[in-house]
Amino acid sequence: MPLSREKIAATAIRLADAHGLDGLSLRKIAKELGVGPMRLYDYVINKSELLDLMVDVVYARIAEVGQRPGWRDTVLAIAHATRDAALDHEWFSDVLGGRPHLGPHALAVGEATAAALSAAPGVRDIGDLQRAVGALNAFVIGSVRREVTERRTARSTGTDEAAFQASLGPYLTRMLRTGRYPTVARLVIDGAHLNAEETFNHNLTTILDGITSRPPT
Amino acid sequence: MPLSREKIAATAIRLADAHGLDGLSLRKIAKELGVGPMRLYDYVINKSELLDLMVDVVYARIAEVGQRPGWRDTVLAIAHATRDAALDHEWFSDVLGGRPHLGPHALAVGEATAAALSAAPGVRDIGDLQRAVGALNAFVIGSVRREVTERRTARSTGTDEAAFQASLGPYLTRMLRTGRYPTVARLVIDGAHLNAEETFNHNLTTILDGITSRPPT
DNA sequence: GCTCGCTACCGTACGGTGTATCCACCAATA
DNA sequence: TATTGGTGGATACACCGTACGGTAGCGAGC
Repeated sequence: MPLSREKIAATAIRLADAHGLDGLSLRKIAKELGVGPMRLYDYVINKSELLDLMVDVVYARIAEVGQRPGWRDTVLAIAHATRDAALDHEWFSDVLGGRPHLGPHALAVGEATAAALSAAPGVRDIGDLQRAVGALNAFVIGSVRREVTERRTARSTGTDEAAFQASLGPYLTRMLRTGRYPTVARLVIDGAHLNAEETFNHNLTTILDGITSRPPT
Repeated sequence: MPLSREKIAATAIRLADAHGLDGLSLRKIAKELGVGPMRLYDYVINKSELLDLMVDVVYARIAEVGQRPGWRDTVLAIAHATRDAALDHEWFSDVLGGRPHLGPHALAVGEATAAALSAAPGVRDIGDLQRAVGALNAFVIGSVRREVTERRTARSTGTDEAAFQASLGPYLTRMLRTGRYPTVARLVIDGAHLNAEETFNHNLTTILDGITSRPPT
């Protein structure tokens, strides 16, 4: 079974899922494939291109959600698929928005969202569309990044109260007890029991409403 | 003049501004300071902590905008200050949302935005506040990241049409000419002459409107 | 049938990274 | 003066991405 770009990308994704993007190296990928490190360069220009490959594989999964009847359902489906993909492949959130996504499947996803948004009320010309796409993408990128980061710190510190107090506690509780950050303290103490997906969906709805309900200029 | 955390962070920021986060290494920082690499470890636990230090220095600048009369002006000022900071220190956008920002100045910025938003109409309980902060931060993070990325690719390919066609052109124009991405093609060809700050401000307004105009549940 | 060139593969090597460890010096104290 | 403690530096290790040179197999031309 010969090597191929697809095979390399697949095992790279597996390794990145397991050990993060920092723990990913061409040498480990090659070893996993039972091959010398330099062998990979016959299929890939450099590590950056390999990353682009991995990213586009994930976009392929996102693109699978396809078209829905209404523009709003389409946008919601794509946004949720992006979130799901990032939760499955946390490294994906590390590169979200950090490099141009120009792979064929990434373009397909972009096309689907742009086409859907162009059918939304309140989007009248290209300028409107450009802004709407920008706002939506920005929100999705930021949300997903934030959620993945929270999940990582929760995992590294331990979810339960005790471990949290033990690791971040000494510093954070001391900080919050200074009284200089009362609102943040309230958020940290009283909050945190919100369902992440619901929050995502709620804010997504808010933004879509904001886009569609803009008054005619 | 002895070494100090502040001094180290300052030259690290200078180097990162000039050569990006990838081009930043402890050895280069040390050399810039006329010191052996290991000296830095007397002031900093590891590179990660140094990064946190750098990030909080930037947050200090953002926090300087301080309080404004109205909640909306405050939020707008902080968002724009964040954007300005990220445009001055592009590496800042690379870590935005990618790690918990717990430095004192970062907490101050978080406190200021949360306090402002808690005074916004439509924000009634902690859940509302949590969602509002999340939506706003997500948008700012995503927007800034996107803008910095665009600026980088524009710089690396060259802004003018010719250089663009020469570098990304061969691939991208071929892709767009397949006809599979008509909406994206329209965006790429007809768009792109929007003012970035105006777009940021416009979308920011849209989101704040969306937050404040939510119907009572 | 023999040789030649080409391709697919591989190992080694270089310059760089973050960081642990040990070592030399030098100032202050007993 | 002898000792000690701390400060700054050099060296070393494991790992990284990747440039380069070499080798084995194989099909094509004489």
